[in-house]
Amino acid sequence: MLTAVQPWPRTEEEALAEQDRLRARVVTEPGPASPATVAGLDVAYDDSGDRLGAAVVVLDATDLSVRDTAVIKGRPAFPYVPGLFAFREVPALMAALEKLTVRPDVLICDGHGLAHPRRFGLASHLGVLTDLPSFGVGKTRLIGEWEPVGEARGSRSALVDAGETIGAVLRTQDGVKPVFVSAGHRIDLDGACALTLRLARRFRLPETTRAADRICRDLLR
DNA sequence: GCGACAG
DNA sequence: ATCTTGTCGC
Repeated sequence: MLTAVQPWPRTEEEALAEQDRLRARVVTEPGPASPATVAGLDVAYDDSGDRLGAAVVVLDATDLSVRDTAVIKGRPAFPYVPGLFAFREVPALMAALEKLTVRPDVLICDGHGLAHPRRFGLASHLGVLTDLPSFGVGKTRLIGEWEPVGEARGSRSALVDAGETIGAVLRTQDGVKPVFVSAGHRIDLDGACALTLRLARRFRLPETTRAADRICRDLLR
């Protein structure tokens, strides 16, 4: 159903070259006006860090009911290196995506997209490999600076690096620590922020992320 | 040389 | 990511 993953980089040098190659395939466009389905993706690790569980959950964008779920167990495909994080989790996430029977209209990833040293974080990577609209919602920053964000839900501040807006620091709940939203592939920042707010009615993180987090965490126990 | 550093 | 309950600060 979705693109397969080829030979995987084994060194940082190879991973950097792969990012350079794939970055050229990122498409900049507004994104789906009103997606019918939204997917959340997440990975959890066991105590040793040798095993992981990946989950993808597809929700109905209107009522948030679960339309499909796919999980897989595996091993990290790369050490954790800031800026090369995608190489660790993408193979497992792609394998889970391939098990889906419902094609999601947009992928919402745990991590960053454009808000990355080379403008190609996990969300961009998964978007390009699947050619689905994708964006990232991170809990902490990787790069970039921003001005203080208003305390009210919906307030946002531009995340800037080297004079370029690479994402948004978005408040999803009054007085609660904001999240970091950035475009991945085939969706723009405004669309990503709007969708994030719609999916985070009650909690800091979008329901997609919360659902995926719960499922892959249970998978390891 | 010293911090910073998605998950 | 994960180890971890109560406790510190406003």
